[in-house]
Amino acid sequence: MNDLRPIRAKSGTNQEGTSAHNRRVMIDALRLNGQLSRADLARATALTKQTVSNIIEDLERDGLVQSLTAVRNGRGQPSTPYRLVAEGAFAIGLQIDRHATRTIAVDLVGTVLARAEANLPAGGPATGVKTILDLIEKTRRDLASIAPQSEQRLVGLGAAMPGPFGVEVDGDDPWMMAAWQNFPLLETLAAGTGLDVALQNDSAAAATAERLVGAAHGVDQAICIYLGYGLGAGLILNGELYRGANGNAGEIGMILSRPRGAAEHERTPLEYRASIASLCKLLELDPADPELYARIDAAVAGEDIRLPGWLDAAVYELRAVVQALETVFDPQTVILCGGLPPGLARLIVDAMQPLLASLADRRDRSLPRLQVGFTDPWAVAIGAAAEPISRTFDPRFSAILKTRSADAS
Amino acid sequence: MNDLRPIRAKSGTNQEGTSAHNRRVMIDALRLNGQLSRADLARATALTKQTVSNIIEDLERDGLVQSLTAVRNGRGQPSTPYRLVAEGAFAIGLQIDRHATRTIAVDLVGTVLARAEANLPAGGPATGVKTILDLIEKTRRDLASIAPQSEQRLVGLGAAMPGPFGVEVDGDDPWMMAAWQNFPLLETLAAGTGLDVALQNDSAAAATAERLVGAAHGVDQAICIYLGYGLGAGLILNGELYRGANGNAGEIGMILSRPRGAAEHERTPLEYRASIASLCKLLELDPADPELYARIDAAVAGEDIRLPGWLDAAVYELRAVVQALETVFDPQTVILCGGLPPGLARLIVDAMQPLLASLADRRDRSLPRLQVGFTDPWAVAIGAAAEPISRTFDPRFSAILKTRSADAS
DNA sequence: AGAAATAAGTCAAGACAATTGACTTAATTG
DNA sequence: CAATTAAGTCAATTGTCTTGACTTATTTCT
Repeated sequence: MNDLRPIRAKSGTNQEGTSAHNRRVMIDALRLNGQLSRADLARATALTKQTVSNIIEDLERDGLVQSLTAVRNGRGQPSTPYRLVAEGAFAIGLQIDRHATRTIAVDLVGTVLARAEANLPAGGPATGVKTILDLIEKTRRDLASIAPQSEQRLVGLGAAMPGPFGVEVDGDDPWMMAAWQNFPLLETLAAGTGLDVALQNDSAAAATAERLVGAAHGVDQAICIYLGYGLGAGLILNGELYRGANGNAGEIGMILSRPRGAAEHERTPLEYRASIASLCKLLELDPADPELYARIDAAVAGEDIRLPGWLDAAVYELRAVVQALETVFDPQTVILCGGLPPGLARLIVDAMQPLLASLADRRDRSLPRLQVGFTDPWAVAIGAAAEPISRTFDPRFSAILKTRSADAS
Repeated sequence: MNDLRPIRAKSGTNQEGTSAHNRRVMIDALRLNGQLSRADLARATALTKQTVSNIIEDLERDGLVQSLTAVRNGRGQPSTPYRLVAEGAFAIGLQIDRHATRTIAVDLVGTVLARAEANLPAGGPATGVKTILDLIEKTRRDLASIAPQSEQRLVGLGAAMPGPFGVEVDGDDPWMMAAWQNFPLLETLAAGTGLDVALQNDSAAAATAERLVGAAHGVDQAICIYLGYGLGAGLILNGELYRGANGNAGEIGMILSRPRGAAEHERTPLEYRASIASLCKLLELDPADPELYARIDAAVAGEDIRLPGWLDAAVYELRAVVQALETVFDPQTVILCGGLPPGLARLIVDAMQPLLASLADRRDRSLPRLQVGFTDPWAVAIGAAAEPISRTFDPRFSAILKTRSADAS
């Protein structure tokens, strides 16, 4: 009847959705607990032993899990534990950064098996796409030489680049990557690789990595602050990465705040003070310099008297950011990760102590309020590669729902 | 095997979960679109016509939907539209505030059918529980006199009170309600009413109301800023209210910020400047005064020269809050709602214009960046009542999953 | 040493819910 | 008035989980 206005509704589900969810739940449980018997799984997932047996049998046939030797554990028949097979699935991750691009191959448990890096010419997508596709191709070949079955088991390509997405760029804002953001990257990559592709921003990718193999492993409510060239946050809410209405959730570097000493109505983005970009600007370093980390480390070691001033300003903002994010999200923990030298990360976290008082000061805490996560130039690329694994194997609402298609009958 | 460490896993699902979800999806679709035929529903939910027919038949038998007269719409057999039956379900809402308590009865479509209010004696739960249970009892009787079948169709009791929850309270902080927060309210209410009870904080309740029948109806990503005695935010993310790890998500009034003119390291909670409590303090009004709204209105009308100063300070904070929340969440819209006179709400929203620049300045917007929602002393109570309706009938991940229970065999 | 208890896991039948494809009904179009 | 289109039903089928009885393997008790 209503052909005029579109009908708004959520999608229904069916037995396939049920089965898909239960498979994902098993994989998730094995990932979290290392190894579990069928009986363990039945108890943990509230499914019956029989259902678990059937699903495990399927997963074993599909090469995603394998049995270990039976263990005696008190009375009753010994149980046979199962664990994930690392070689059960692979994914490729791509990071497009301002000056470089990186690719990574990971397996089902998140182990990095291959990596490659190239400079990205300044010409934007027109020249960059070839570089990128070549790099992906090389990584796939490297992966295949280690794991011959990898091509059949590739579940997708995850791409990560600085956000925000879908925002009109005024002029040549050095903080954005205008040309790439207006380029149909997903379609190009999908066509060029034949893989399922998804796109995240840097901080989301970093959070995805933390969730799969890092400090947020098994933590369903976590905020990952990503301090790199820019500043962002990856929001893990109810065990899933939150994207927002336009995929721009977590772009905290663009929060306007009043710098210390500034006039009342002067507000500038946070990342003008708290980011590696701001540090480079102050220390007159070239962000594209391959020796950047070494130079920053040298500054941290006391060779640059301008560093304490930057640190002080950045920490001033970050302390407020952590308190605000804790207050807004009520997470189990906040993780500081990013593309910066580990020494600097440690320095920042130490300088942030004591944290500002917040609701997170609870007696029943099991995780620290603030911890250091991955600080590695490859963290974003790893997260990019983790995304297809997560998309394919993690339990999530959207995986249960039917995909919309015309009703044939 | 692993009896020592607990096994962490998500819950599985089965056909019951499938069916429950599909029923919820139908109800949600009817709520959003007013009326739909079975064929419409099949298209919108990606289910088959037959499945939809079966479920609609069930829902009709359960008294949750009803058919309307068939309408001809072009070629083909006329379709029979269905809509929700308002009397299909009822819920009771309870608001416990600092000085008063309110109860509300709503039906399936969110219409308020009964309301009651009482002063809350200062003695805390010891004396207050009786007042509350009496008020609920009265509301149930009033409801039953309007809708005789209501008792059989009550789906639950929603309670709302100021947060935060589970935080140690130092001394008699006037911003908290220590005695109530340490009281086993849920258990007491469940025992005293025989209903399923859930607890939210004020701002979550306000957001629940906006979602069911207000400005966030059908909006899956929305932030509701609740400006009342305190300041909070209700976070609607992916169509569900986000609670955080301890139910304290959205307590933005407790974000520490530097007041204008304050020293660099002086940080105080936002709600010291942006809340009705702060207004009352400044204007020397008694928050418990039944004439409070009239007095505030008088001040708004120009009778108090101190108001512009408060407004200026509050707006200064709120503009930053809106920009920050937009940047963090990337929502479709921000809604300002709360327990304050509509005139003041309008004044605040007007004074907030122009909003600070943010990612939300997109050309493809369909909703305003900031809108005014419910401004009504009863808004929280309505939201409290909306919660059991939402819990029972809205599609959500948790509704699909099996509830954990010992495997019998 | 042998019986009882306990727990893991399998087997086969059954229940449940969505799907499929053919069919009926009732309107518009030409 | 025949052809077309769309809503909705019927009856059989399929896929997935559940149920309850059973088998197997180990520890504990007498």
